[in-house]
Amino acid sequence: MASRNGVPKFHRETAAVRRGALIAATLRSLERYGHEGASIRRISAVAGVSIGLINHHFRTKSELIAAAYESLALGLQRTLRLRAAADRDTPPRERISRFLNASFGPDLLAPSVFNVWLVFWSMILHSPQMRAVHDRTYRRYRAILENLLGALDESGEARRFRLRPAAIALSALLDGLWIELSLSPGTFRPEEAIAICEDWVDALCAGAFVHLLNDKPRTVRSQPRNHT
Amino acid sequence: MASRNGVPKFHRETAAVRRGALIAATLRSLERYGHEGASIRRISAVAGVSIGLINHHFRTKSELIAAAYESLALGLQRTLRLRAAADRDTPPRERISRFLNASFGPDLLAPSVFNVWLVFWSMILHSPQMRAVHDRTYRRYRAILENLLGALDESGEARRFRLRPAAIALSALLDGLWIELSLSPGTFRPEEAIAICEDWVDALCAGAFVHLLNDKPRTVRSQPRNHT
DNA sequence: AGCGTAATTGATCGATCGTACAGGAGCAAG
DNA sequence: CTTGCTCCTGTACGATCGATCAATTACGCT
Repeated sequence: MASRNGVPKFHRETAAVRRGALIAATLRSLERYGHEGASIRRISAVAGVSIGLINHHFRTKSELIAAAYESLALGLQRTLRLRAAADRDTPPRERISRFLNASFGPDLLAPSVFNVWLVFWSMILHSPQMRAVHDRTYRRYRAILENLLGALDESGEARRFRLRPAAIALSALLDGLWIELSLSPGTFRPEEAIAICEDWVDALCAGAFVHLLNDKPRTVRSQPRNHT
Repeated sequence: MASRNGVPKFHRETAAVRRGALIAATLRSLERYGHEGASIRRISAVAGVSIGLINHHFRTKSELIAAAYESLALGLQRTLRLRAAADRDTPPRERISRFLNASFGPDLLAPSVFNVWLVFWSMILHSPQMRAVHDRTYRRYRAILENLLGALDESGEARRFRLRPAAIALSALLDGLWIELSLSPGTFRPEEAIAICEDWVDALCAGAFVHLLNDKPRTVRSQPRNHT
């Protein structure tokens, strides 16, 4: 019918292309509407398709959400990795500086990005599917940090340190600053966040973090210390 | 009718008492059911009251949620402050250690607490009411940290440092570690998180953080440094 | 003891949710 | 041009949501 008018009612796409478009629409819907954007109706409206199409390409809603989570996480990691190593022969310490700058760039600090992230996080506790995505992507993220820090550790510019806890600490510092900047951008400026991280890396190089040093493994003190 | 049987159908409470009970029920509901716990029906079921009662004591749902947010935040802050200064004459450095230990105690690290927190956070972007509560409570939280760090700064045990960015950095480190521990408790142990924070404070005392030093105010570098 | 106040109940409203499903339609192959 | 695959549409259904409101009832006060 409609084809007789020369105006098709809709476009047919291959399954792969349509799946990608729906994932992108999911992220856009979450950006705009926050938690209420995680609805089949909102997503289909943003994507410009009918309600039923989503359940044709994704068996359930949570499957689509999980796919969107993984897509966003991997995309951000790719961005960070690319910016950290622009040239082939960037020295290790500067790669980290580039990574820090990219972490607090305007595209990462957009409040919408954070809102999407929050929606995903809030689903982890109750959805094993989301937990699986989180564990997988977060392991990757820490691996990237361990790579960056590992190159620094072997460059001779720094006192030798233990890689794993150092990556954990730096990722926590990055996440904490990123979250606070996203929640209330007026509290401090992105440049301050970068400076705080740079200071941390410099202190790591100087061997200022006793528990992270590699030369003498020591047990961790869990009780408050006694300063007399 | 029911009173004739000697079995009252319900208890009458003063407005203040009932409001407090409803706030507590809200937090319990959010702990159990996550984001879906933020529903009038769930909350009233947890509180053991009827659906309509909530709208009798709170004009709208978001008013109740905001009250619960403020209640939880202030309660946690009170707990932390009390544990940080157990004795009157606890030295500044040990107060901080106590604060760190309390921050990663089992009651703060319960996954349910984090889930409640996430629900609140996800509402900040779209609800000015929640944003107001967040700004207020987070300012208080940073003030507590500034008090603790300020006492350390004046004790003479540390190189003089700028209070505000130091509090921002420490709170970010605390938050980041707390979040990661809550999201996936198996990644590292609470004792490691405490050690990372202790290291940070020690490095602060040693003057290892250049941008935080007080003696010479310097501009913050926002471009990646050039290591040649 | 009875009365009045206000705390409490529960049915009800319109809206929105996720999923299922039957039929319409684009597009390539024959 | 016709056929057929499957991508796609849109209605339908049952459940749940926040908010309203008239009716009910506990409990202090006189």
